[in-house]
Amino acid sequence: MPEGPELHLASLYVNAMCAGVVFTGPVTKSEVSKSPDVPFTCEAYRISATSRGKEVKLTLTPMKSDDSKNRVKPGQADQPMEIVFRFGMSGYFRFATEDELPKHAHLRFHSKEKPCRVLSFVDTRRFGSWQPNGTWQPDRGPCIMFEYESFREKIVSHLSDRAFDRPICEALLNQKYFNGIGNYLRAEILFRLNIPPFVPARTILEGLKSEDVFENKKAVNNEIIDTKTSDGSKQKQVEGEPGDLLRLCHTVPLEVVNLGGKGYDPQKADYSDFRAWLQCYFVDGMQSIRDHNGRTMWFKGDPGPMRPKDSKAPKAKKRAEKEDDHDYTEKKKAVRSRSVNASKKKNAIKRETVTNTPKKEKDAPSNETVSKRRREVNTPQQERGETARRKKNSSAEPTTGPQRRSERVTRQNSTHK
DNA sequence: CGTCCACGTCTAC
DNA sequence: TAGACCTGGACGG
Repeated sequence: MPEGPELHLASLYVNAMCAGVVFTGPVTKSEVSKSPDVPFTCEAYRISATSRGKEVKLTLTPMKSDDSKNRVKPGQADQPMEIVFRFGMSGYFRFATEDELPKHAHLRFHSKEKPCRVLSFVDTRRFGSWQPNGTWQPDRGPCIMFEYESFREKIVSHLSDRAFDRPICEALLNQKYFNGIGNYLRAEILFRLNIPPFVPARTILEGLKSEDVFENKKAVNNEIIDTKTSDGSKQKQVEGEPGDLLRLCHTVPLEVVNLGGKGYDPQKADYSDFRAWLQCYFVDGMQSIRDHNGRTMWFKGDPGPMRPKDSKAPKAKKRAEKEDDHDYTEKKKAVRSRSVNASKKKNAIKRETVTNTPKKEKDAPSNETVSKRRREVNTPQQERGETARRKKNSSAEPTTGPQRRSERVTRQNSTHK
């Protein structure tokens, strides 16, 4: 669940599920967790949450007992405690009955209800963490979604920072400035503006102002960033929402939040809306290469001048559902068929269909944008795919040629459970 | 069965 | 700038 929108949706989930719920006793931790114990015990307390960028803070608030004046029993909390969570790659909150406690529920808050329900922090890979009596991590910048003005201001006033010497796609993952942006968001944001991912960040950012000129403006003319794509193709991002890069770092994540619980609620087990929302990340036909930190950058068109030498496209076979699918009730999942193996029928292309958006007259994205664009995959062949893949250890590794992977969905609907 | 990949930090050479 | 830290799903053999 891990980018800004998911963290925020997690906080909304906690507030919605725990409204009016009374929790009691100690906060318990799984045996395997290496995160700190949470020294909080209380006869009756409530839980609320807030988010900031890629962190969520839970507040445990003791309730005053009627027989107030009665001293709080020793060892019982009488003051609120705040716990700050980071989700790593797989964290999320879940509120369920005791007997449905999810696997990998590492921190648990027990309700006082008869059939006890438990709010738990679930984290399969355990890259997430929490800090009792914690505060927002000091080195993280303002939230891209809810501290927009200060987020802009901080970047505009620190453009000389060497962090901006990096390619824009890598700078976007720097949480000191872009608290909340993650791997899928950077791809979606740069794609909307047609900004080559490996262009120096400062080049893209210099000239931007602290105030958002686009605020309140409907479709300001583009003259936005002169996204001159080196390949000559102009394409000024028609259709796109107006705004500069910093504004999209704010609006694009909010779109995900507005998709509703789908982006998060593990119970939904239905990420089809989210998948349909993606225009670039993991989308068939887009290119992808590893950045200097080994993270997969999805994009279309020109990679830009700072593209890692020798970096190759990562593997990736076919993928289907994006994330977990916690079952629960029947849940029929919507079948969002995306391009079914179109390639298959096309002769040619065998092994890895090369889908590197070759010139192939980039059809004007013009209308038809979103919805439609996702299925059209005209097997651009050309450049046979070389199977060369390297492991992470980069190192020399020729095989240049754009190669790509294709991927098409396989499973879906799938019934059962 | 084994390899590769995943929404992210951390810290050690 | 590499690993380290983890589990598990999708694929390939």
